[in-house]
Amino acid sequence: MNESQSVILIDDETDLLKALRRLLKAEGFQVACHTSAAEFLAAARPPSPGCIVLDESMPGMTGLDLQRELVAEGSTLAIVFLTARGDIPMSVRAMKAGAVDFLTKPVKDKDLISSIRMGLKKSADLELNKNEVDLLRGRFETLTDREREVLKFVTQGLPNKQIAASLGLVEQTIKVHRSRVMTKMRAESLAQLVVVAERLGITSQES
Amino acid sequence: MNESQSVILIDDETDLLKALRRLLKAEGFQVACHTSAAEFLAAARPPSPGCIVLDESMPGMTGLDLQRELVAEGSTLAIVFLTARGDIPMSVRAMKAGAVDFLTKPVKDKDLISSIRMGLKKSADLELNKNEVDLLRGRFETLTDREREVLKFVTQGLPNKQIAASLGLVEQTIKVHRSRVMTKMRAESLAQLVVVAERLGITSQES
DNA sequence: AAGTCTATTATACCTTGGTCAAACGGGCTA
DNA sequence: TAGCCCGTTTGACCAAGGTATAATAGACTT
Repeated sequence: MNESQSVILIDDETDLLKALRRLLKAEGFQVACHTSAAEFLAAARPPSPGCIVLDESMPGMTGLDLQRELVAEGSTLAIVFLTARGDIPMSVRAMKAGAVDFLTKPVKDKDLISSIRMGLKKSADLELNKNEVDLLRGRFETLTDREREVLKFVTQGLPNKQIAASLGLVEQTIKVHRSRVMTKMRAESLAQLVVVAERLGITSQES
Repeated sequence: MNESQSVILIDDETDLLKALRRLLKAEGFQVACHTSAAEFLAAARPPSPGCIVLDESMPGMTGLDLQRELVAEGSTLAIVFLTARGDIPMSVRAMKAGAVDFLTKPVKDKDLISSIRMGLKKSADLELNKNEVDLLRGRFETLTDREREVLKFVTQGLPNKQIAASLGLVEQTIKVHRSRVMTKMRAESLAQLVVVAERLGITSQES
């Protein structure tokens, strides 16, 4: 299970990187190091359940910039900030953007490790959830327009007869669409279909 | 709609309280002032969609203490910290505990007001959600043990026949319970019942 | 002891959901 | 153009859900 113990260190101070790497490896983590945000982005994406330990003040892209970038692309990596020249507004911004923690140098080994474990837990949870949703979305995309329409009505609890009336069709037609929806979404019951629809945020909007 | 614009100022510096009160009243907020956390707790609970502007460093109970207290009792009040002697760990703790913002004195009027508006929005959302869940929980509590059991199975998508078998009963019995559940929970369809069960976190645990 | 609440079962009937088989039409390919 | 796939539609038939009424029985209250 070492795959789920992946830590990415990003800091422009190479001495610190070395020291932290040794510490974290000794703790049993998989460790990757980068000396800038750009270098990290250029590298192949790390195994996704993982935690980034990030310095805020770096030449080029700052830690907050990188965080914004990762959030924007829906990354499931957790971020622990570790910085020397931080201030309150900076930490608040980081936390608002979803950072797991915002630590200041020098940091106690215990604190850093504790935060990293928290981050790994969070990342694993996010990853798990994302995978599930992706799977469901994939199935949803195999539905035809009609089927999506019927899915929407069905998960709102409308009976077939009413759905048919709304769409100007006969009840039997709805039944067939409904059946296909169940098959394609791999739902074994209406109850399951409803929770799936909830997770996909299917309400009424969009085309 | 001024009820939903309620701000509670808690700070031991009375001069600041006065100044902020004037500012916020001019902005159209309902303002209440307290000079300590204890005084606030002793007072009647303010209208619940509201935002607390809280100083961290006060004699007696600190801001973080009060925040912990409010979180523990499930308050829907939002909290904006406003403090002079703050540091990063303090701000991080506050944000982790769900503060809307952590501002430092002196603060720009614009920033404070912006945070307060954010807090009011958040509080209103929490309040709305809490009211809904409370309503549903109230209905759930009118169910008998058997009915809750049946509710659990039904919202998992099991057909009556199987539920009956699981409980060593006849299908008709389940139908009766099921019908009562629908009535008591005021659900008009299985779909609605399922989402209600989701919001109540009904899965399988507890007695 | 009478009354209330809950749980259980039964009968009967109606409504709704689910599956099977099949027809129709548009668009694409050989 | 003929054949084919896909999406859509429909009818016939069977299974499951929902309602109404009623009866029995235990637990608890007054």
